[in-house]
Amino acid sequence: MKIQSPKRIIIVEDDNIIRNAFVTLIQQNSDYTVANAYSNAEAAIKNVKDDAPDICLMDIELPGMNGIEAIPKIKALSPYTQVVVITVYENDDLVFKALCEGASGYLTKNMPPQKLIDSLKELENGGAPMSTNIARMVVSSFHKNRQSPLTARELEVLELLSSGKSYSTIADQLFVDKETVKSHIKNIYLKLEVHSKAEAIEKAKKSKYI
Amino acid sequence: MKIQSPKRIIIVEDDNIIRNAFVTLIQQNSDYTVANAYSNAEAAIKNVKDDAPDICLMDIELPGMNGIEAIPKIKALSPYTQVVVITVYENDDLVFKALCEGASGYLTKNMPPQKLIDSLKELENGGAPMSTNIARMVVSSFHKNRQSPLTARELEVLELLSSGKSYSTIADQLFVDKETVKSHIKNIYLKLEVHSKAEAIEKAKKSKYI
DNA sequence: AAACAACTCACCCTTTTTGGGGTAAAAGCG
DNA sequence: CGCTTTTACCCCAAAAAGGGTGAGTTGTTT
Repeated sequence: MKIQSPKRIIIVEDDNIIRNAFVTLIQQNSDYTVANAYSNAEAAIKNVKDDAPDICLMDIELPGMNGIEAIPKIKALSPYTQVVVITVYENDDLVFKALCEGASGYLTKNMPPQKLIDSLKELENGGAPMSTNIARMVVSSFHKNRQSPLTARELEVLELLSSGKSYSTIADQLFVDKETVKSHIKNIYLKLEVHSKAEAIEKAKKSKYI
Repeated sequence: MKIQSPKRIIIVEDDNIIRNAFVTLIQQNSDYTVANAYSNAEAAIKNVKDDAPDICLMDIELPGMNGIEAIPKIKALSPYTQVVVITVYENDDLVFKALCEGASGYLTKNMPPQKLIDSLKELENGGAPMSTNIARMVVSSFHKNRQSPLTARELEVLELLSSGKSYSTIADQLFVDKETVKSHIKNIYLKLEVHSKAEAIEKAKKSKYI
């Protein structure tokens, strides 16, 4: 029994062939309807209130405003719209930027057509469709580097330091003397070859020690 | 053409019925072989070097050591082993802890059997198998809260402050005077109703402003 | 035009924090 | 038994943090 009206989708993609292929593919499925399709982000943003899309398929490389910048603008005008990035890029930076800006999924264009339909279904079910490599990149971003030169205690101190806490606050939290924290931090600086809090945090984050 | 030997899998799951079901399911597929199956983490860790598993399916709730703690121990002894958590819990905290400890995937036990096999295949292809809701939780963790009371500039300052930088460093980076940075920070403290760097960072992170 | 928010800078003040130097006693572990 | 780790203390000077007050400059909105 189907009582819901089809989900409204907009497509932002500058390549005519690909855009039309997406439209055709989606229109074949009665659960979805293409509310509109655009070749640039500006036009999509201008009409997003009228289009009232449930889902927005967004390319990144576009003439004018790029797809990443477009995401927050779309979401500001239509908060319930779920934006899924569809691109050829599997670049770390772009992926994390897109997600930070509010993307609900990230697909690469080399996927089989059925994967797109599956992804729409996944969105509906509260999921976050991602291509294989993207999922791994996202999960890997949580992983810590376990070959750190720092001891467990030093990592603990550095973690607290990186959250903006002062030596005394850290000392209280670890139930040790402030001077002990100082000692740990001196050793951390020695091992990381840095001379300040900011440098230590930067290096530790870059190396994924914390 | 199949020239590779089957991938070796170990299972850590205290429920006999579920464990045996997993074993049976996996053994039906010639691409995979169950190297061993354990009802607790300690036994799995003791044998992991001999088992030399490509993949470890890990439950969380176990007698003795829990599955989360077991992940880094498994990975320390057998770094190339990919650990996938399989549990009934869809709790934020557990998911992120598991990923931070080195899990390559996170599945829930209510998945259809075929999904497990698909997930093994996904691992092989460099993916990170996740259940629908887990994927969404992971992606959502990147999203920023766009209803922040802070201005764009204030967010910029707070971001740099949270990376451990001093007022003067922030000033240099933003090409403004140190006094300007101080002003921004004063306003940030006012708006967030805090009185220190640590409090501001904590509150901003909790509310996902940064 | 007036009001407002945002960004900018300045100068005052005090207290806290930081980083660097050295030293060394316990505790834990192979 | 040595080794690392964790703990703690001393001194010192520079830097940073925070709080107060005021004020000029943009924009935008009313």
